[in-house]
Amino acid sequence: MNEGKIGVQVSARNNTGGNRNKGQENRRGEMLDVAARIFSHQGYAGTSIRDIAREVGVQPSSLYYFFKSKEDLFVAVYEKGVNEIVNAVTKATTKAGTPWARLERAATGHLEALLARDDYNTLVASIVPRGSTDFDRRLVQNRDDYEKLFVDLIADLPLPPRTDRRLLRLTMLGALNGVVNWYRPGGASPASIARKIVKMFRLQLDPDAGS
Amino acid sequence: MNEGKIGVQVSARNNTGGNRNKGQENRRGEMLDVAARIFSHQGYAGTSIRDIAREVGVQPSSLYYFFKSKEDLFVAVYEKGVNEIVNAVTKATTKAGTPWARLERAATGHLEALLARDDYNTLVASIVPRGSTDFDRRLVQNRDDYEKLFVDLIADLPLPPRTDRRLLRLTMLGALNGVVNWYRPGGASPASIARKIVKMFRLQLDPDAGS
Amino acid sequence: MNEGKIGVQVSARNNTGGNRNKGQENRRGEMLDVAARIFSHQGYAGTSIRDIAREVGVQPSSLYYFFKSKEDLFVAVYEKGVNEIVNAVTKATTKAGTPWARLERAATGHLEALLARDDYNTLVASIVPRGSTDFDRRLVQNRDDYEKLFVDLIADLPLPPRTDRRLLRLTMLGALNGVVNWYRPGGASPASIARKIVKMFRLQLDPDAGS
Amino acid sequence: MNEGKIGVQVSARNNTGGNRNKGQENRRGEMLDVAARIFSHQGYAGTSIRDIAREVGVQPSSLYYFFKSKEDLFVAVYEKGVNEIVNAVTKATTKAGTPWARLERAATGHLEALLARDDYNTLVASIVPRGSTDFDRRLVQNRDDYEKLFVDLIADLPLPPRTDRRLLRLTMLGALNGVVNWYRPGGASPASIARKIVKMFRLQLDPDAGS
DNA sequence: CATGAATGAGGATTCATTCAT
DNA sequence: GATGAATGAATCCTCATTCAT
Repeated sequence: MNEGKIGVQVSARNNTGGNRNKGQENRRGEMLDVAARIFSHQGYAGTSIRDIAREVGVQPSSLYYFFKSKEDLFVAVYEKGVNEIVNAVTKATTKAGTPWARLERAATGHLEALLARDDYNTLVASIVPRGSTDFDRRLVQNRDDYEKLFVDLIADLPLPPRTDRRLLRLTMLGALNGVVNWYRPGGASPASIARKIVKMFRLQLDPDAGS
Repeated sequence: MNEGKIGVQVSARNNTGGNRNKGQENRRGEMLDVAARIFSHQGYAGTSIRDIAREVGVQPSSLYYFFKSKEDLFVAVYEKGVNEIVNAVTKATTKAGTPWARLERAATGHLEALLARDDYNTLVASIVPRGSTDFDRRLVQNRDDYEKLFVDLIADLPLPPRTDRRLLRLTMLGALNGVVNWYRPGGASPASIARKIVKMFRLQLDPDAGS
Repeated sequence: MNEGKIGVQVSARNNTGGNRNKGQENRRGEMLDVAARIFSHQGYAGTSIRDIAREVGVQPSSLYYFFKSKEDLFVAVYEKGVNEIVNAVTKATTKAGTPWARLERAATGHLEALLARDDYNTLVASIVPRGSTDFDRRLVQNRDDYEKLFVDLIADLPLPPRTDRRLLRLTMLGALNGVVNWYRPGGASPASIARKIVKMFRLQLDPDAGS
Repeated sequence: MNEGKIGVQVSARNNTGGNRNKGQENRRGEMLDVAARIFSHQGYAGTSIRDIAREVGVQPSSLYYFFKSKEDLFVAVYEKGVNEIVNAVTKATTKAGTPWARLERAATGHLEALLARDDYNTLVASIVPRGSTDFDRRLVQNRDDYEKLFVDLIADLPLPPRTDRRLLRLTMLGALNGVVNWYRPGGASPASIARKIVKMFRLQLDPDAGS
């Protein structure tokens, strides 16, 4: 895309020590918000720096004060999106309960985040990096970190021996992620959909469930 | 700059119904093939007409002899991709067998098509139109026609009363479609994955399963 | 515009001796008609060979059988348009009558031709070549031939000595040509407008008029 | 490829009202000037953005910083041209004098503006929008505003009852505008031509004329 | 912090034209 | 006579980016 200048712009938000002037923080946050919205609707290539600048109410050149490039801006948005889902799921998970209950809460958190009409989540849900460019690798890294959460949750599940836990995880996440393709507000709530989906996978593997 | 001129001259236009444009049978087919490959890798906005023309070995303007616009070209590729999957699933489905067996074969056909490393299928798998533009509507139409196949298959299933068949269909298709995000050749075959996934749902829902 | 290949394609209509096959003549005539219409509406540069071909119902390449280039096609249309007006004015003029009556009839013929909603005339009326390219010179030649008709008509007019007959001619033609810019069907007829305009120039130069 | 960069920096945007962009006062003005010249010679469709950019000494893309589109650029030039003529005529008109004298001065102003070899005026003189596109409507609006000036001037004229003042106006403006088609520098001055033309109408219509 | 002005490459598309069939 | 297929240049315009201010 350009000649490989990635990784310099250390996330400005980590500058917690120094110059935290509100105006600056707000502008950057605003830019991220707008970028999340537009990227999630139009995709990366379909979104122009001008689109974003126009919506923020600033000149395109101004974006370059905060982000070294369009790619960097996108990665920042993606990171934030992944973080939000991680937080939602982590929070839902830490509380006590049976492994199945915790998984159900995690699934609920995951789906609620995905469907929250929050642009960050929508972005993460709709853009699945599969390419082999440097760009894609940056995104995959983020996403992989997240999906590990479910590895642990499913590891705790009481399942018949020789159950393919990996396939269970991937299938369930696939089903959950797929919901964004058909979900329409007004019908069943995200939480109820998530619970039903988990239940589809539950009974057969755990003969004691429902008794 | 281009080697030779015109070789074959079978009216390319009469080919829109079928799905066999292997290689150099004609220019239009070649263009579709190349477009499928590049679109599926780089997405719609990320692919330029120049990219495609370069790979076909013609001038960008030549593409416009066969396709009115980039959008039309994309839709043609998408349609062909959907048709291929429809064929695969229909074929797997028409044969006799119990409803669950037929669904299993359909799922296998679906997943095999998706993972065939056939660019048309990859394209359909990776691009889920969700927008509200005319463009998206053209694609959704195609896809919807396809998903109806599964409505029928699932309608035939012997299920406990009050089972949410719609949610079952959506969840299962979500899980199947999600496989493209993690499938790596060399592990379990698409057919075995599909069968395992269907079995997860079956054991859970079908009182006779496992007997 | 291109590297000076003008003058080869001798007007096919002058081929009155040889191959007058109707189909050919009709196609050529049809092409001229359509070209006249479109050129007169959209101008030379604003009209494409494809526009014309589409309307004729033939492929762009077919036009090149009859006309060596777009420029040649345009010149052919322009020539025909000038000829039509020449004919109209000549016919109106040859009949007997006083010089003023003949001028009035000529003006009427001129204006009627201009407003006839005949595309050839409209073209001539709306495109006034003023440039210095070879192209423009070809057109000017045609037009000049025509305007000479009025030189003679005005030479015959009984006018006070030292009247600037050239200015009279140019002013009157300017006024007549200007009518196309404001004429709307349904109001005064072209003939009545032409008569009124001539009358505006008549009385003052010829003190005996109206008496 | 371009000599130097930016020289002056007077906000070009605030200049839309006035009409004095002589040469290099600012880039926007320069662009208008060049566009006026080329548009007036080659017409709208016959002029490319590249033509203009090349002459200004900038990249085509730079034009888009100042003008949203080719059409907008053209309209801006056209507006400026109309404004210049309006100013010329208004100035010639406001001074006292008999109605005929004022009309004569207005005609002189009009013709002088038209023939000033000023590209803006030439453009207005040579391009008469007659179509029904939005584009044409934008231009007609401008031009109509101008021609209303003459409605008032002619309304003040002492004329025989039942004189068709509208036809008089249209005929006179047609004659004046037609002058650009035959005027050649070196002969009679624009002012003298204008006076003679008005006199033609006056002697004919004004009982007191010549006295 | 932010911008005004610019760039050069590249975007999709249309152009007039050619030529073998 | 007519066309299907192609071309290469040109069309308008948008792109991400830069940089002095």
